[in-house]
Order: sequence, then C-alpha cells, then structure tokens
Amino acid sequence: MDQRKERILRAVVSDYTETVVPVGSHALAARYFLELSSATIRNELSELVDDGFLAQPHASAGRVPTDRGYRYFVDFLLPQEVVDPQLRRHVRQGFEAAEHDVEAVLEVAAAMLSRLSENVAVVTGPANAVSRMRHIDLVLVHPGQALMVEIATGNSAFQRLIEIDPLVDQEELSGWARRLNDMYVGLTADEVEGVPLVPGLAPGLQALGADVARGLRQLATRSALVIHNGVRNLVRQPEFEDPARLRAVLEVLEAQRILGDVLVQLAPQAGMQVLIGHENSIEELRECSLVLTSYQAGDQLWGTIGVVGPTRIRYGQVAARLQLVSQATGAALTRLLA
Amino acid sequence: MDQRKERILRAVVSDYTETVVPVGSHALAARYFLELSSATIRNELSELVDDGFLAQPHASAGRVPTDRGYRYFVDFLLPQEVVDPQLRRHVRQGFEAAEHDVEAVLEVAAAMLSRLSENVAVVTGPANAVSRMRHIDLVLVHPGQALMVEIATGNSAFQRLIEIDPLVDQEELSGWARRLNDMYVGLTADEVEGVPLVPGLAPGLQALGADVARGLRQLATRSALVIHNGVRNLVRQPEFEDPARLRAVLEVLEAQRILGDVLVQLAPQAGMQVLIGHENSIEELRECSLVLTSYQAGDQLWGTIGVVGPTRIRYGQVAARLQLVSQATGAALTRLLA
DNA sequence: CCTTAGCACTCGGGGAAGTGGAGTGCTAAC
DNA sequence: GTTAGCACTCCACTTCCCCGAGTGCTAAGG
Repeated sequence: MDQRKERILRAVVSDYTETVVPVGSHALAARYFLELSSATIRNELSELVDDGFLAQPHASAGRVPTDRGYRYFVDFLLPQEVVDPQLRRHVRQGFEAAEHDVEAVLEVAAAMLSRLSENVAVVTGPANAVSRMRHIDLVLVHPGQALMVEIATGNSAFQRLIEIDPLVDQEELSGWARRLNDMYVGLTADEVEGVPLVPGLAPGLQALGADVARGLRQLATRSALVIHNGVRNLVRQPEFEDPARLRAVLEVLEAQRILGDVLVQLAPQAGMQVLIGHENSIEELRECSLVLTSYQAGDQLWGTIGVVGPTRIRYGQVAARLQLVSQATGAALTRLLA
Repeated sequence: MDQRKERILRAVVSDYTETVVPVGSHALAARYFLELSSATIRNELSELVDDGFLAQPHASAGRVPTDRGYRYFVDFLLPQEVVDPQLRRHVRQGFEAAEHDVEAVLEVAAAMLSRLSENVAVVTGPANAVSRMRHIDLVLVHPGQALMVEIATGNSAFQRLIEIDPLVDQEELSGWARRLNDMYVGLTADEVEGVPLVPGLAPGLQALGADVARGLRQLATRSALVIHNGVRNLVRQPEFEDPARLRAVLEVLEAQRILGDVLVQLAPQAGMQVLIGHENSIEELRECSLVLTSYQAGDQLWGTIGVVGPTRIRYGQVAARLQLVSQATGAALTRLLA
C-alpha cells in the first residue's frame, strides 16, 4: 500500500466518519487533494475496493470504509490525539464527588466516558485480583440470628445473616469473631476452606468456616455486573435509525452477561484494544466497534472499561479519552481503597 | 357519563392499546357493539370528544384516547386483572439466585419487571426509614490508617478509611471501637452529632464522631441511585420511532437524578399510583405514563418501583404485575435482611 | 506509464401526482 | 333515540419521473 493510497484511505475514513455519507471522488479531490484530479482518485478508489479496504453501497455511489479499511486505519494511520488539558482537569474533578463507594466511582466513570466519547460506555464491575480476608465481624441481631460482616482486601464488604444458637450473646459472639480473625485473616477463599477443623471449638463457630469462604468467594466475583451508560447517544446515530438494529444492540447491553463474558475474557490483555465490526464475537454487535482498556487500582482491583459505537466511531479521539478516563478511574479507586 | 359511553370509552382504550391505530366507528360496531349501528357510535364518539376523553388526530380519522380519557379509564373502568399463578411462582423463583446483596435483588426486580410489563422498569435504591447505628468496628490497615466499618439498622454496612495517629495499634483501636459503640449505638446521624464532646477522650477518638455521623447519613441516603431496565422494549413502541422523542426519554432515564427526584417525592404515598402523560412533572415524559408503587422490607427499608411506558400502556396488566414484583422484591429483601 | 478531460451510463433520493379507502358529519326517515 | 344514506375529507401509499452525484471507460497529453 503506497503512501498516496494511505492518504486517500485516511481521507475517506475521516470524511465518512463526519458526514456518514458515502464519499465520492469529486468531494475527495476538492477537499483533500487539490493537486489531483477526480479521475486519478477514482482509479485509486477502485483499487482500494479491490483490496477490500473500501466498499460501494451501490454501483453509482461513493465509497465507504469496510471493517478491513478501519482496521488498517487504526493499525497504521491513526493520528496521535492529544487531550485538552482543561478536559483532563475536568475529568479529575468529576470523580471527586464520588469517592466513597466503588460502585459510585464506576458509575461516574461510565457517565463521564459516555459523554466524552459521545457513544455508549461500558464498565465491568471490580474484580479482586486476589481477595484475601482482612477482617470479620459478628453482630447479634436477634437471639438466634447474627450478622456476619467480612472485609476483604480492596476494602469491599460483604454481609450475611447467619443462624446461631439462641443462647449465644454478643459477648460470646465477639469472642467468636476474634477467633475467626485469628484463623482466617490473610487467607483466600480456598485457603479458608482448607483450614482443618479445630477439635475444641464451639460447634456454632466451627460451622462458620464455610460461610466465611462463601462470602470471600462472592467478593472476588462481583465483576459479573456490567454498567453501561450513553444509550441516548446511540439513538441519534444514523446507523441505528432502524429500530430493529437498535434493539439488537440494546438487547446485548441490557443482558449484561453477554457483553460481560466478552469483556472479562479480553481483559487480561494489556493496553488498549480495538475490535472492529465482525471482529467481536457477538452477532448483534456486528456493526459496532469496541474500544477497550482496563482500569486498575493498585494491584488489588481491576476491571474493563470501554466504548461501544458504530464502526465509524472516531477511533483516535475515543481512544485518547478512554485512556484518560480509565486512568482517572484507577486513580480514584486507588485513593478510595488506599 | 352514562353506561354506554363508558363501554365505548373502554372499547376505544383497549382497541387503541392493542393496535396503536385510531379506532373508528365501524371497527367499534363490528368488534364490540354488534347491537348498535356505526352512526349511533359516531354520535357517542363525538360527544366523548367534546368532553375531552377522546381526540381526533385529523378530521377524517378515528379516535384516540386523551390523557383525560386514560385517567377516567384507570379510575373507573379498569378491569381487575388476575396474575397467572404460574407467573407468580416464576417471579418468586427469579429472586432466589440473587439473595445475597441488596443491589442484586433490585437489579433482578428491574429486569423481571421490564420483561413482565414489556416496558421500562425503574427502581430507586433502598432508603432506610430510620437509620440507627447498630455497630462500629475499627481495623488497622497500615500504621496511621484504619478502616472504619459501620453497621446500621437494615444491616447495611458502610466502610471508610480514616487517618489516625501512626502510634495507635490495633489493641488501642479496639478500645476506641468499644467506646464508640457505647456512645453511639442506637442513635441516628443527627443524634450522633449532638453527643457532647467528652473531656478525657483520646484526641484521635474524639474526632471520629463527625466521621461516624457522616457514614450514617450516607447509609440513609443511598437511594440516590435509580436502576432502569427495559429500554429495549421502548424502541419497538411505535410512539418512539422518532429518534428525537426516544432520545428525550433516554435522557431522563440516564440522568437518574431527574427521575429519582420525582420517584422519591411520590414515594411516601401508599398504594399504587398512576401518572398519565402530562400528570408527571417531567417535560420529556409528557407522552409517557408512570405506574408506581413501593417495595418494603420490614419497616426498615423501602424504595420506589415502577414502570415507564407510553400513555397507551396496559394499565391493568402492568399494575397487577408491578404489584406482584414489588411484593416479591420486598419479600426477597426481608429474607435478606431479616 | 501515470494523469487527466470527456462522456455515456447508473442508480438512489425526493418531489409531484394520483388514488383508494377508512372515516367523518349531516340529514332525513323510522 | 336510532339508523341508513350520502357527500365530503384527508391520510397513507404507490407510482412516476427526474435530477444529480457518482461511476467506469476511453483516448489524449505530459
């Protein structure tokens, strides 16, 4: 692919991205190639079609980038976007209001990203890289019933009601809690389950080990949730005027699990990832692109954050802003969790 | 309004609700009034228009219910809907998977309700009717930093990192925690702030009162969040084919706060509420109806749950199913929180 | 060999015109 | 009060046509 072809491909992509109208040789010549005639450009265009980078909606129409065309654009032609420092500041500030709750931070991240990217933002819930017990507490609710609170690394809390002997009072419970802390602090769910039974222990206390492990395990896998925000941006995209098409995408977004599986599966890979059109495995998102990266808080907590939009999404700008939001999210979570 | 007019109004509402096409005198006579001629029905229809219950999109079109027409229908003509016992069982079962986490229960409720109502479901987060301190714990994280865990009535937990004197160790912290429990258990946020400073207290401990109150206050107002689900159902409604109209509604749903304010404001009123078209105060929802009620877990926790749809929503069926889901939600939360 | 002007051809979008039919209101008779 | 009959209205839909943007091809020029 020679340099002129690349220039032309880049011009087609950026023009189509703006106008959402197939771009013709005349428009191209007038706007980007004053030194070339439309005929020359026509020749180049037709070769780009032959090579699969562009397509023609119909015989006498202009050209539109194919998934392959976007792929080449993203891999080789993407201009380096710089984020306005003012925007950068604005993003940092946006997180300040929400710094008390992991989920609130993620909600803010999604809202911010959808606004900045002018598309749909998706964020997976936090997964704990390693979830270790930090503290257990037992509080008497009624006679016979207690509340077990577990705090894990990452400071996420899990609470659960448990049945106990009606004769056990808060004093005894506190003793139990001390024992549990002695036994389990610093362990993972698997390790908790591996701890052998202690002969002399109160039978009620003995039975708690399994509950503790279950809670820990649940804390580690809260990531099932997938927040999304910005559907309002989707409906004004011309490619989603057709309600059926829009519905298919919404179906996927609201199902959570479908998208969640893909995001979690891709998450381990470092850096920014771009999935264009058919490159993602979700049938309903064949006409969408995903721009993804991960957020990270220390070495404890991580998740995936990204943007879903039509394939003609502005990859450069979106990637830059996603980067910005993902870093700010990580920073906010780090501050939150210490 | 005589009985025949009521019958006709009911027929127009239910026919229009199904077909979304203005209903004419012929169709009415053929389908619902075999004993009357279309001319008679025409006379009645034109009186119903004069009274403001029906409207004509244009001079030679059939009739469409107005907001006032729906209002009359809802107030006086609503058939008593029974919910299929199988559906009832299905709803109960749907909650079983999610009984470990308040938010998860609410997510399930929203998903379920949107499916059953075939519209958008909205659920406000849980508010605690009275949030009183039940238990406080302090855990050393690093020297100089501790985790404060508060448990309030309703068993909601709040955690927060606080700065402390680096010389304070876990033993001393545990002593502090005992003091805090002695001082604050059973109090509300306001009362906590009203507790006078105690002269002999460690200065680090003294300062915690404000933090404790802040946590309590936050626990009581988590309701800010508004979950919604079922936007996919909205896009296939003919009244939202126009992207601009759809966008306006999405704007409101995704803003959370706008709808949240309305829901919280209406929440105290008991029973089921129906807001038809202009009756709600949100400009963008002028062409929507809200069917709302509240869920309740014991006397501790409550929130609003409801359905948003076009004004021609099936009020009877939606109300019955909303009732079902709201009860199941309350039951699930009650089991969860005891 | 690449570039360009010229030209005939294609095709979709959009406006104009026409038509069918559902629906109305009114009148007069029962 | 009800109904048949009738003239009238108006939208939705189809058809038709045409404009113009855009193409591919050819042949001439650098």
